[in-house]
Amino acid sequence: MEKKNKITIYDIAKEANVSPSMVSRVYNKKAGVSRGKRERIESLIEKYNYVPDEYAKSLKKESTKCIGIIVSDVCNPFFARILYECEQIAEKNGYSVFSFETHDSPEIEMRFMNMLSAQKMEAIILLGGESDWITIEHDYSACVQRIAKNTPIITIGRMECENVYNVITDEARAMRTILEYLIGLGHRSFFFLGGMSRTRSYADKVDQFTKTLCDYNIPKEKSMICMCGYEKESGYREMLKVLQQEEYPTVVIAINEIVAIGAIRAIKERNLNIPSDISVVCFDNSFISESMTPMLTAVGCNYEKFAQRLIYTALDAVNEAGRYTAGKIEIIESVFVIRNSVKSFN
Amino acid sequence: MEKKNKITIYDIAKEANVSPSMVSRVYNKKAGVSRGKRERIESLIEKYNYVPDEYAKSLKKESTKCIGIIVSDVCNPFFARILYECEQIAEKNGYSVFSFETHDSPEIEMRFMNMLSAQKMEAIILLGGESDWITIEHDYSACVQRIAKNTPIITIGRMECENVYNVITDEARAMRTILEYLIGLGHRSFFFLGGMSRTRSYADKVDQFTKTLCDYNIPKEKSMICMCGYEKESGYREMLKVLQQEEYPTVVIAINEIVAIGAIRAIKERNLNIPSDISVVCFDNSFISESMTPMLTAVGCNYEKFAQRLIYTALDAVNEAGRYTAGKIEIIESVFVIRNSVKSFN
DNA sequence: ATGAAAGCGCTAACAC
DNA sequence: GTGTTAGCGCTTTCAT
Repeated sequence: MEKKNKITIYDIAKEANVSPSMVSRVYNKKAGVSRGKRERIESLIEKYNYVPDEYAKSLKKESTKCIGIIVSDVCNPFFARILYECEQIAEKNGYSVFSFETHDSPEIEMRFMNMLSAQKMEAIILLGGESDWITIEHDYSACVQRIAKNTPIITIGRMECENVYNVITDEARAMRTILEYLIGLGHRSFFFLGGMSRTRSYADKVDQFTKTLCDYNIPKEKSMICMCGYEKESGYREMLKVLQQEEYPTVVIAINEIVAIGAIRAIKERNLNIPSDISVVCFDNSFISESMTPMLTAVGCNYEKFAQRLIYTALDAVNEAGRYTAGKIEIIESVFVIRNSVKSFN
Repeated sequence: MEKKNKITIYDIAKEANVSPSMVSRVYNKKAGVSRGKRERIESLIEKYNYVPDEYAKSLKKESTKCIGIIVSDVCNPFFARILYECEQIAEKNGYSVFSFETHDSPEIEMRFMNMLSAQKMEAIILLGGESDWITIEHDYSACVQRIAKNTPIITIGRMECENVYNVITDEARAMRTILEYLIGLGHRSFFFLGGMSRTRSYADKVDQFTKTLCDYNIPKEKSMICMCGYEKESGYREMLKVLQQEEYPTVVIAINEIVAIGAIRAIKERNLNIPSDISVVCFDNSFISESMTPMLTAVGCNYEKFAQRLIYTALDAVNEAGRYTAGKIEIIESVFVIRNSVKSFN
């Protein structure tokens, strides 16, 4: 490929012996061009593969019909699935989705936010990342605030800020649902595995974990919490440790499917059976939960609905024409799917 | 949010009583601005959240340092992982990755390709989609050809075209490796499950499947091929059908992990044991393979290496300065991981 | 039917 | 130090 000498509208015009506006008219299929010239210009466009520069065009245009989604990790089925659904819905509404991955780096996240704003994305959706932290650093919060002045931001965390919308899952409710189910089956000791103290989604779960135990008068001493992140390696390691103890909880509640995978591996390695020896439940409920042996009882969000709220909130923020309704903070209820990984003591 | 009246460099200049170039200098931290004005302008920039329009900027700039990746489905761990690795490597080389999902629609794929080209992406990487088909439709091929005139395209399929580079996995070799391993363990009947006849990756596998059987003088009659796509539902359904027969192969070779999940479900539902009753191996080898029970013996690509070749090929095509070496077609060898899902008859 | 010209927002070369 | 100007590629009046 030789030097980048992209063909412009002028090149075409010159060779066709017409003015640039003629070429523009032909390219954009506008009326009012004589047959002869139209054909001449068309063949030149063909010949040189002329494609108008989007940047030059956008300098004039107001709306880009594009939404940017910044996601921390696409390898996590939870995020992959949400992204997938968002794209479907955006597509249906005539919008294109640009997506970007940050690998959990707030710096990269901020860089992308700036870039997307400057690229005139009509809205930015933040999936994971620092916006879901409990205490958000000043730099980050300032960045969001600044960008939100021009571009609405939708997060699945909880940030209070002008033009920032929160669409969140009800983690507390989900945790309570799980626990009440387990308690109903006779469980009295629980192992909550995984998570990171800095995230909102973890904090909500832990709070509800202790609260529910308290509400049901279940002694806390027999239960355990191990905040070990979201990786299968740490899930495996920590589960192994617990299983080495003389006595351990009757059920492990994994913060996501990845951690559950690690825990299950540890359990099987110790030749323990699920659920007869120990039960397993987890959050997120993507295709992973029903692929494991045994299939995992899990709570997860309704992905279609979640994505729908995300996109509609974005579109609503863009054209406040009101075709969609959006509140500043919206809570999506979760779904609870009972499968075969929990033992009943009744 | 009121009407979009994005702040421009002129607005700032006017209010600060200076010329636009002054504002530009301040924003871009260039030297040669008096202390007083610099501060005045800075505070105005702050006040109005002025961010220069990327489009206007790019009208001048030559290189965007951006690569576009078009992927058919991020929910497939295979693609998710490649995307993930590509982003890491691009990042390290100072490039940003824009990614787009097509949900297997060639139309959307073409639309994105056009868009990315007009957006001055320096290269476009095609992950899955029509570029991996055996017979490519005219429209699509014309589109690729046209765009490749301006922007190098890297695909994981096989397309012969000026400025289109192929980085592919050696499916035939992978299939042969699997079969030779199985044959060595005494297997003589095989069930190749999943795939789509239109894709190159499927055709290569099937060809080698029959060829290897032939080379080892294994009667074809006892083996089976079922081309049922890439979904777990179809894997489940077809596996179930086969298990209802009086006699069936001793091992199933699933085209990917998703199909394997379906097949395994069917096997377990029939109360058959893996690997004592029937063995399972699969292609792709992401975290799924080692999460199943038993852990799956699998062939897959070396993701890091694959992504690296993809990105380096792209960068090489961009700046033929030669920092990276790229051939027109590059084959990445696969890795074979033996786990616990295959029975030995020896 | 066609062309000239202005302007989108920004940067950089050039004057002062 | 600071302002003026031209130009990036395109579209869109507005004349002709």
